[in-house]
Amino acid sequence: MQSTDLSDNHPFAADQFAALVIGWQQQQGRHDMPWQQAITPYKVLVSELMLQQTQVTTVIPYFERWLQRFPTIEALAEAEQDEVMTLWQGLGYYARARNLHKAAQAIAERGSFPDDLDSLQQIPGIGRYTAGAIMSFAYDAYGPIVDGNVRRLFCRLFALEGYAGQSKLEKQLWQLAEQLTPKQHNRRFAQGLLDLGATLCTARQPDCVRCPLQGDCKAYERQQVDQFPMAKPKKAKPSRQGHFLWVQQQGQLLLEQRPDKGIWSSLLTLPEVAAEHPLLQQAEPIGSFRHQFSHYQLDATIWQPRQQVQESPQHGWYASRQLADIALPAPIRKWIEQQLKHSTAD
DNA sequence: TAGACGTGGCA
DNA sequence: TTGCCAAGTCT
Repeated sequence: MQSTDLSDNHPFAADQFAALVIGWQQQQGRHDMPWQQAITPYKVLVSELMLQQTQVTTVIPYFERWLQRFPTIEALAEAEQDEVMTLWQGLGYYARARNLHKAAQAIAERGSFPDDLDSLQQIPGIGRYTAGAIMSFAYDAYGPIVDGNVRRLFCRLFALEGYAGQSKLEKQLWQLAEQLTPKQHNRRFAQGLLDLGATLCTARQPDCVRCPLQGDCKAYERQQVDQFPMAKPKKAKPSRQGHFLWVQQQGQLLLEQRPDKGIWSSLLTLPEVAAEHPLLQQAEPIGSFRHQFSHYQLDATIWQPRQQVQESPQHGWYASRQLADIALPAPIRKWIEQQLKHSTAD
C-alpha cells in the first residue's frame, strides 16, 4: 500500500487510515478481554469506568467479580452503596464507583440505555472519551475517542507539539479523532487505536518495526519517536502527615466512614485525627507507614490512645472476620491485617 | 486551567 | 528506592 498522506495541512486519507487500523486490529489486535465477549452496553460501561487510568490486567478480576454480583444494570441500580464500594475496594479512584452506581440508577430510571454522544455525557462518570468508547464498543457506531493511547499515537504520527492537558493540543487531537473515525466498523477501529497504543506505540520502547503506520509516522521519519508526546513539566510531590487511631474493644476495631469527597471517599478507615488533636498527647505510637499517591506522599502514624475516643455517627465497630467484606483503602487494609496477624500470633 | 483523585507494575 | 505510567472525569 502506498504511503498515505496524513499531514495536517492536507485532506486526510481518513478512509485509508481507518482501513489500516481496522485490518491490523483484525489480525494483530486483542480479542480475548472479558468485556469483548457477548458485548452489551452495560458491560462496556462497567469496563470503561474501571479502565479509566487503570491497566487491563488490574481490571480483569474486578470486572469478572462485578458482573457476577451485578449481572445487569438493574441489579447494580438496586444495590446498596456499601456493597458497591466493597466490590471496588483496591481499584482506586473511588468516585468512579459512586458514579457507576449513580449511572446505573439514572439509566434504570430513564428506562433505556443512552445511545448518542450527548445523552451519554449527561451520565455521571461519562466524559468525552467514555461517551465515544461506548458508542464504538457498545453500538459499533461513530464515536471518536482520545485517551492516553490515542494521544501518544497521534502525537507521534503527526509530530504534535504540546503535552497532555494543554488545550491547543487536546483540541487538535479531538479534531483528528473526529476526522479519522470512520462511519463503519467503529468497534474494530476504536479497539485498533487502543491496541496499537497499548501493544506497539507504547510509552517506553515502542515496537515501530511491527507498526502498520510506520510509513506515515512523522516522529519515526525524524527518528524522534521518544520525543513525542512531550513530557509534561512536573512539580515536586508534597508530603503530608496522617494520624490514625488504633482502638480495640472486646475484640472489635473502631473504624470511621470517610465523607463522599476527598481522598478515600466513601470508604472506611482507621479514625483519622488532626496532628494537634488532644488525644494524641496521651497516645502511644504503635506503627507507621508511607504511601505514595499520584499527587502527594502520605506519612502515616498509628496511635493507640489512652483516653476514651469520642464516637460519632460515622464510627462503627468491626470484628476481624468482617474486615473482608468492607471497603478499606489498600494501605490501611494492609496495615490492619499485618497488625492483627502479629497480635493474634502472641 | 490546573489540581484532586488510587493503586500496582515496571525499569 | 524512586519515578513514571495506565481505556479520564470533575471542579
